[in-house]
Amino acid sequence: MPDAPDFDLNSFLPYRINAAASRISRAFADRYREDFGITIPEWRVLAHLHHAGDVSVRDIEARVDMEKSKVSRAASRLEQAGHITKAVNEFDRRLLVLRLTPEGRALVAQLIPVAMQFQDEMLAQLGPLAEGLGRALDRLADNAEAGGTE
Amino acid sequence: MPDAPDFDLNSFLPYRINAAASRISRAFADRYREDFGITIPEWRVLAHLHHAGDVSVRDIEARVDMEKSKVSRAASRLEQAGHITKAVNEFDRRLLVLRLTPEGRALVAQLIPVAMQFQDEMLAQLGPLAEGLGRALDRLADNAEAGGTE
DNA sequence: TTGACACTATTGCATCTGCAATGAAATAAG
DNA sequence: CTTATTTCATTGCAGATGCAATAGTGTCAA
Repeated sequence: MPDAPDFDLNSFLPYRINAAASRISRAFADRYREDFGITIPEWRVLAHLHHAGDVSVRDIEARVDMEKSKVSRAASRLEQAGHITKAVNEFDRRLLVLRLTPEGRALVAQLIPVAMQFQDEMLAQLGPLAEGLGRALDRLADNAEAGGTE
Repeated sequence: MPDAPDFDLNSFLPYRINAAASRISRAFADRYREDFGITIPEWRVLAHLHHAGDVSVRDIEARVDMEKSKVSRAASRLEQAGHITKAVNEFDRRLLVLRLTPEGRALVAQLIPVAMQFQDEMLAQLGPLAEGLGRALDRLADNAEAGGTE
């Protein structure tokens, strides 16, 4: 029986991307949890509402790489905490309208500088390598839209 | 009250890395689940055993970016399936010796070409951008060793 | 108008996850 | 030798996750 070739996980690209991503997520989640008591799914919903205005669960699912059940649960927690409101869309009553409350807007105003700071730290670590990373991520995302979820 | 600056998740580096990583993981996990019935944690344990020989749970935890409980549970499933054996280390009976069975070795011999194929597809999508991605991931990993988990 | 079909959001359920607590063994200190 | 302290692996538990099923709504055609 022929032996399998040698194989080192640490030079395997899918593994390396995942290891990097999960470390980064953990660090980012820690910061938001300790300082603001919110999770990453909640942060994504807040950030998208801030950026895109009132939207439905379906919109967020499509734009922010989250399962609709994850969006739904994050939205419920945010509503419970008073950061957003949920209302039925007048023109299509299947749809929900998620909207930031004044408290939610104030929270986002605090969250964004922290996020930018976090990103700046990453960029500092990366130095000139950041551009190459960005272009590679663009390419990977391009491909996702095309045949990925088909 | 001053308005928060605009902010687009889709140009936020931590988000972009995570979105890419989770899409890749999902695709990779699907392939292994459908064709071999194993999960990513199990694959990582198998790959590390193939690469490093007999090791303990603790070794895998340290080298393969997994919580020890995750390693422990993956190892139990692999033992149950007959892919590895668990034995007590003669020289330090707190330690376990995880070892591939012949069936496990045969499985790894099938898994590795699939992994390489998967990686090749990624590299083909990336083209010349792959090198920059690799160097950026190296840098991010470097930093992790230093102060990350401290 | 009615009925078949498609779409949206929520929820039930089984599974996975990380953390903390536990038990077992080795090491160090007295 | 005995008693703390540390290390290793497993397990209990609470919370998160993805998928499938459900309920409510809209659309389209007969």
